[in-house]
Order: sequence, then structure tokens, then C-alpha cells
Amino acid sequence: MYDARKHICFNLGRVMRRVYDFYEQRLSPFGLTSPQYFVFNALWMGDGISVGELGERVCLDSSTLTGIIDRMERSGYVERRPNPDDRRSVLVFLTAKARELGPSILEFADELDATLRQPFSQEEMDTFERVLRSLAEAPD
Amino acid sequence: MYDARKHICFNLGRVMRRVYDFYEQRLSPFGLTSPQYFVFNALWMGDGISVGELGERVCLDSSTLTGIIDRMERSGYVERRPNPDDRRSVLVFLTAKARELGPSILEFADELDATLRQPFSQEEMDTFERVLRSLAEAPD
DNA sequence: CACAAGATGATTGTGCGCAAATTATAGGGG
DNA sequence: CCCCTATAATTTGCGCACAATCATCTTGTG
Repeated sequence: MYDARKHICFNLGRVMRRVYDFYEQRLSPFGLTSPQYFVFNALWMGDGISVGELGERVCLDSSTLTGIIDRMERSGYVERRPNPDDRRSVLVFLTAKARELGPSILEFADELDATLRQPFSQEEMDTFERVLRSLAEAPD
Repeated sequence: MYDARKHICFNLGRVMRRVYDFYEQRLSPFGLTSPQYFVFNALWMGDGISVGELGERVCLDSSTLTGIIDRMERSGYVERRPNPDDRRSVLVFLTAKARELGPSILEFADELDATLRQPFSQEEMDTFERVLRSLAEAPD
């Protein structure tokens, strides 16, 4: 019998949505969605970068980031500043609010990740993540 | 150093988008997207069901399905018919076109799935899918 | 039989996510 | 110095995806 549930594709989508939701329910006190958390995290590693470079860090198209940065600017986490060396480019910075909440958010996200991993053995998670990374980096 | 890439959440989203894209590039001759393929597949198991029941089969909200069914109706794969027993409800059917293309599409999708699995051992895929299913079915 | 309670489907609003087109600027060659 | 091409960010158009809401219908209860 044909059942889409046997396809990797189907389960991947289903789990992705569930896990995003898991994070977002718990990140909601901070007013961050999952993609916004990734952007926050990428900027925590070093801000004052262009939209394009940010896109490389979070594996998202710059046109997708335009909207995410808009919303994070509205909620007070980031701000855009012109690049003095290149007027086409915009540099994205974390705000004082972001710097203040940063440690709590990052610690909290680590706990969420640990909660997700908790039911599985180290070996299972290693295999799981190895397959995941291979699928992410496979050609085509 | 904090890096969102270490989070399951981040890699899950990235891989899900890549795998969806992998399917969609190859399903494009049929004019189907990945979610549309899941709906097609669910109806192949038995059509003439309500939007709500379809949603249970594909694990999607009925408000999401409204749009997907609209588009599949436009491309000639499904049609809505009123439910004679319940005037609130709409039953979704596959069209003649869908029945004709069905076997090719299902076989093709199986090949795509096999291609994705090909680089990995049976044992790796078993672990991968077991973790995936547990994450999908975990409470909360 | 009437009416409240609950189910169902559609609609609305928000937020990703990408391709293609657009706008503005940069940089190189004649 | 000017044209041509390349690049950065945004806009536009499409397609998910879900929560909240609304309208409608069925069902259970008295």
C-alpha cells in the first residue's frame, strides 16, 4: 500500500514543524520565533555584518531575511545601519536589549535542545545528526 | 562559542527545505509540490473524504489544506464535491487525470526516496527514522 | 420540538521561504 | 570620464503553515 508516511520527506516536514513549534512556545516570552532565534544567534557570534553574510550563516536567502530583520527591528532586537564603505550594503547590529537578554536566551535554547535529545542515547543522536548533515550537504 | 548550527532545530529546517526542493525539482513535470504530493498520496489510499480527514492523514491543519486543494483543483488533480449526507462538509476526489498519472507519480516518488537513502546503511537509516518518528510522536 | 453545545469549513492575519524582477551602487575597461 | 557588468538589498508573487475567528450545521438534551 502506498503511504506517504514512509517517505523521509514526509516525516522530515512533520518533525520540523513540531520542533519549531516546541521552540516557539517556549521562546514566546522573548517574542522570538525559531528563525528569529537563529538570526539572533548568528549575530551574537559577531554583529555589524551585511544581510548577505547573515544569510550565509543561517542558510537563508537574503529576501527571506529582509522580512525577518524587519520584524526583529520592530520588536527591538536588531537595527540596520548603513555601511560607510559601500552604500548598497546595510549592516545589521544587535541592540542593547538583545545584548541584555542574550545570555538568558542562549542558555534557555541550550536547555530546549538538551530536552529534545534527552530520550536518545549519544550513539543514536550521533547517527541521527550525521545523516542530517549529509542530507544537508549532499550535492543537488 | 554559541552556534545555532549545533541545534537540532536549525539543521532540521535546513534539511527539510533541501529535501522538499529535491522532490519538487523532480516532481515539477507533474506540476506537483511536495505537500501536494502528500495530499495526492493520501487520496490515492482512498478518496471521497472530508478536508478534516485528509488533514489527519497528512498531518496538516485544514486551513492549510484549503489552499493546497485550491491549487490542486486548478491544476486538475482533485475536485471538491458536496457531501450529500452533510452539507457543511466537502468531499475531495481525485480526477481522471490523477488516476491516470498516479502509478507513474507513485513509482517516481519511491525512486526519489530510494535515492535519498542510497548513501546510508540500513542500520543508519533505521536509527535516523526511529529518532524522527519519536520526535514526531513525543508529547507536547 | 426547541435550543444550547459542539463540530466543521472558510476566512483572516501573521510569518516564513524562494525565484524573479527592481533599484541603487560599485568597480573595471575603453 | 563614461559605459558595462556585477553585486547588495528589497520588492513582488506564489506557496505553505498555523492560530484565531466567523458562519453554519448537526446533535444532544430537556
